[in-house]
Amino acid sequence: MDKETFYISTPIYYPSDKLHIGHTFCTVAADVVARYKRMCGYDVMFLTGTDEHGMKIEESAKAAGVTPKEFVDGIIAGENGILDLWKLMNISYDRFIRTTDDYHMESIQKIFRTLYDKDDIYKGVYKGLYCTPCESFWTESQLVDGKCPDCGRDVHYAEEEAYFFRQSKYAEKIIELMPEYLEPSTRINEMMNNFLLPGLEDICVSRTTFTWGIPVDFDPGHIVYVWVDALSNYITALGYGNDKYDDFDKYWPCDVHFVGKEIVRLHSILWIAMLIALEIPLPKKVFGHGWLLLDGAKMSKSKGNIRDPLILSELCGVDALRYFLMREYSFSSDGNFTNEILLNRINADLANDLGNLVSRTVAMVIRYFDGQLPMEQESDDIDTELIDNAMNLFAIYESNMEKFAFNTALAEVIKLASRANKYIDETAPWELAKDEEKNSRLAAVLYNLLETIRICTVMLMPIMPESCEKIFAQIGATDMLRSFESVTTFGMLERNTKVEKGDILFPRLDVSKELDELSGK
RNA sequence: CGCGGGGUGGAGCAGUUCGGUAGCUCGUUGGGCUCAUAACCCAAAGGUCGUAGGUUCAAAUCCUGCCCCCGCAACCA
Repeated sequence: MDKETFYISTPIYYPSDKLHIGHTFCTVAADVVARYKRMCGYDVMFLTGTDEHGMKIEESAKAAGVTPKEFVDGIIAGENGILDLWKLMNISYDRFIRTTDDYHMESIQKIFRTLYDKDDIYKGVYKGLYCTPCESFWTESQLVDGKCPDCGRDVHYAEEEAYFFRQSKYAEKIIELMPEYLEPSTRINEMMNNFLLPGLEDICVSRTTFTWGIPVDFDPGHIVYVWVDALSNYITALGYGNDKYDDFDKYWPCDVHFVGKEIVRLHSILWIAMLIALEIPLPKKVFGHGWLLLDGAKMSKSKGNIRDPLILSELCGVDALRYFLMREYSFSSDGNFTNEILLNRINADLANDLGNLVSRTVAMVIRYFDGQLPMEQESDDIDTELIDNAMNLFAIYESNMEKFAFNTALAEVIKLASRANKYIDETAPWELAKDEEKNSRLAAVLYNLLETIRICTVMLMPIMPESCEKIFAQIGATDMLRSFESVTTFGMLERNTKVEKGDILFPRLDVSKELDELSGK
């Protein structure tokens, strides 16, 4: 029998510049879910990619003196580009789509034509305030002192022929269905009150002021609106409307689209309306996550207040950075990013709690038993609480992971590591070691610690794949003992397991020193 | 009166649905231990829960007014 499928997507990112820690946040979260679901036994499709068309790219390319395609190629496949970044961050995507890929462009033209043939797209007139030098339409609220926000010159009323998508036709259906697919619920209120309930308007889905995009094949000069182009990636990447892939039936409908809160509107209204019009089932979930804020403000390239994941990973390591992003922030709401919070979190959870626990436990097994525990082990009532906590952890972890409450799931895992540290004080192995007759008791204590470490580590695998391998190697856990099935029973690790001393997993970071060094970057 | 979110010890948050002695993590201070990455364990200090009223035996929690912060209506995760 075929495995159940799970399809997850990130937004496709706009390659006008290098990506920052905010993009990394969303992509790592999707990767964590993908890895988690694979461990749960699902056949996972994890899609990410890039949204490469539009005026901004065209302008950036011009400024750089290259063609738009050359420009995006550099940002995506060039050195330290997007592909390199995801490789560095250990992103296990199954497919990477670029909206400049031939098969995607072919599909978009078909989709556009299908909607036109069904009269869901119609030709109309776009009216607005136009800035001639900038070739841009602006709304009244966008103007700065009544002038073009880009160049500061006068704007004038203008109209031009354009295609519109009959979004309004599907408003009722969307109002009815939105509570089923949109999370978190606060976003539903926002969408309802701002767009749906006041009356959804049709949306202009073609442009004529630039050429870097997908042409409307039956009307030269018109370019498909980038969001129609971009949103469709979620189905074209599975082969909808093209022959490049053929697993649309297998993976669609999507289990969850992870999107930033600023593009919830496009995903929860326009995209849904498009799918209804195309008679395609809707995604099961659209999850609008929060932002990483810098000094309380949104990171943006123009403000220059971005953080480079490359520099941060050099500082603390990729796994620690992944852990930090998932542990520190509630996925659904905004969170403040500072270097200090990063360093303190890694020190507290990974160096002091988890890393040190592994280090001291392995050291004791080596010191007291030459690295291999004896079979004779004597349990004690005092072990019960630790063992119960360890066996109950997975249920708590699982329920939080299913809700994308990564921070809570991880807090619980570290809590168990912390409980294990306390257990060491309660049992005082160094005292037991002084008395030969207490050897079997000592062995049981150390075994309980190793087994607790193993259980924690299995649950950390989606978040820190490489570090977890190192921990397994140190405590002598075989592949069989790295599954979720193996963590609900205590005592799976071989009683006479052999440990191996390893390098320090998460070196403690000197906060003030690192802050000084980072301040220059 | 555009819409949404938020204002809780030094920092970051939970608690507000269905009122009942204010909780967690980090930081700080004191103590303990020595297996360990100056780590670990224990304890303490520190908050009139934005503000002004109201309801109630009782309000962070319910009601009303006000103040402040952030975001959204643009191709920014």
